[in-house]
Amino acid sequence: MRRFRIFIHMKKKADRLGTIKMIISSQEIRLQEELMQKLQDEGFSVTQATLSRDLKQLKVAKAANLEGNYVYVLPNDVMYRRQTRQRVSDMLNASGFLSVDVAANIAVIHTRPGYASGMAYDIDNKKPEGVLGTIAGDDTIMMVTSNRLTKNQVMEILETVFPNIKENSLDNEYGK
Amino acid sequence: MRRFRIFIHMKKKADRLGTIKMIISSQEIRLQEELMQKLQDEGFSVTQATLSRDLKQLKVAKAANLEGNYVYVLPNDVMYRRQTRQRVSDMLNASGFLSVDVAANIAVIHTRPGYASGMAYDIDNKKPEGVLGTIAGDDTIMMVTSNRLTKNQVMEILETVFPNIKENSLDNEYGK
DNA sequence: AGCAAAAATGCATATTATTTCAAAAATATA
DNA sequence: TATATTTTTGAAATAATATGCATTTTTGCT
Repeated sequence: MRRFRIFIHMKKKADRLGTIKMIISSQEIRLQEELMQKLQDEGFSVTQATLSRDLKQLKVAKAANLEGNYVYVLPNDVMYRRQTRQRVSDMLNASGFLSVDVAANIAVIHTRPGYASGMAYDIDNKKPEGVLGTIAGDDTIMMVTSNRLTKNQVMEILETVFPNIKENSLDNEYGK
Repeated sequence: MRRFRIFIHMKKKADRLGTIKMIISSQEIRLQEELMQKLQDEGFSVTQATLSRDLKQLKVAKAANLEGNYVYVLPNDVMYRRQTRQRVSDMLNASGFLSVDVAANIAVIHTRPGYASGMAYDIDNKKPEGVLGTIAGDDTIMMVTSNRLTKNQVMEILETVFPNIKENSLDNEYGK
């Protein structure tokens, strides 16, 4: 299942999640009840239980601000020490790469569920030549390149980020 | 003359805090009760209430790890990037825009974390001439246009949606 | 559309975290 | 050293967050 979302106007869960992101990135939210109120103002009516689940899904963290109060922060604000400390060889195993497909200057990379954002993060960090940017869902990464590339050229790029990606790949042909 | 003190059972608070740091940076601690156990093993005997205070003093955050479980992380792992407090309605105008790059008929717009979906929503709502659609991740928007455009042309379009985007942009060159 | 399967949600409640309050310990001061 | 002041702490109460379960809503098919 693709988890990307095109933002046409709908008051559904994805909109609520997006609004939550906006709210907690612009305001200091300390309690789920507080967030519930803010969402109410934006037209979303849900209970605290749902927000607990939403925040978990968004992997929102709770961190101390400068005043020492705990507020919710988006996961991009958080770097995981254990992750960065991992050895390269561990990272390779952590690679959830499944396949890649290319159309024009967009590569669609399928990963095991949950791996996409982490891998996209790695790609963005490495900033390989010719990669303009990535968007990650849960199990899919879309990577835009400055030129049209072949699948093999894309694999070359991925290889610079994930050195043994081909070996680790479950499917030798890495694509369909 | 000072009284003798007994160090066998009681270590100082600073030692305990240091030990807490070591523990949570080397292990995935999910509960204060769990931390209490680990500290017990290290010779520190305190209640969970005290740990709540210790963690607050250390500004330890609780963030989701790769498996989606919440664990305690040291504050060094957290970057604070909270901006001035704004209302959500204001945010629509205030831009999290960082940069834009163009390849063929796709513009890749980088935003501050969490801003992408909101901004993409604004773009879709405005429906600027020549914009076929957008897809947003957390900090990146991909915008498909009907024709190949230059970076400046894309900025013109964005300007219609976010009137002061250039002023708000951190980098005058908005791109690489 | 109509049905089956999956996902999302609310309610009630369990679990986890914070705070209050009184006491004990540490520190400062004369 | 004796006393005052501040800090730390545990126990219990309170607050905040997470979860089990039943129900509703959405999704995927035909």
